[in-house]
Amino acid sequence: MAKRLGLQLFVSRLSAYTTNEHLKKLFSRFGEVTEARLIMDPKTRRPKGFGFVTYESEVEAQKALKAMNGRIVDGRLIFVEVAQTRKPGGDALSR
DNA sequence: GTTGAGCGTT
Repeated sequence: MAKRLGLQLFVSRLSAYTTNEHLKKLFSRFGEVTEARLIMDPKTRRPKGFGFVTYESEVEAQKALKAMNGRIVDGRLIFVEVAQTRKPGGDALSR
């Protein structure tokens, strides 16, 4: 019954030089990151400054959330929350 | 080389 839910994390206020693999590295230390996605704007050639991290375990995801939320990454303070749109995943904590 | 609020492209 131990099904991997795969909770998605919403990371924002990232520095302009933080990459997807850097983000995955940072969050990989708290748990297994299935997917690390940084949103970029193809029009301005500039990252939107936020991204999403998918964990195999929702428990590790929440640990990483509290561990990385309000933390300094790449010299910038970032915010971490549970993802809301695109795909369901925050229901484990909501319900 | 920027920043700020913010929930994304197959």
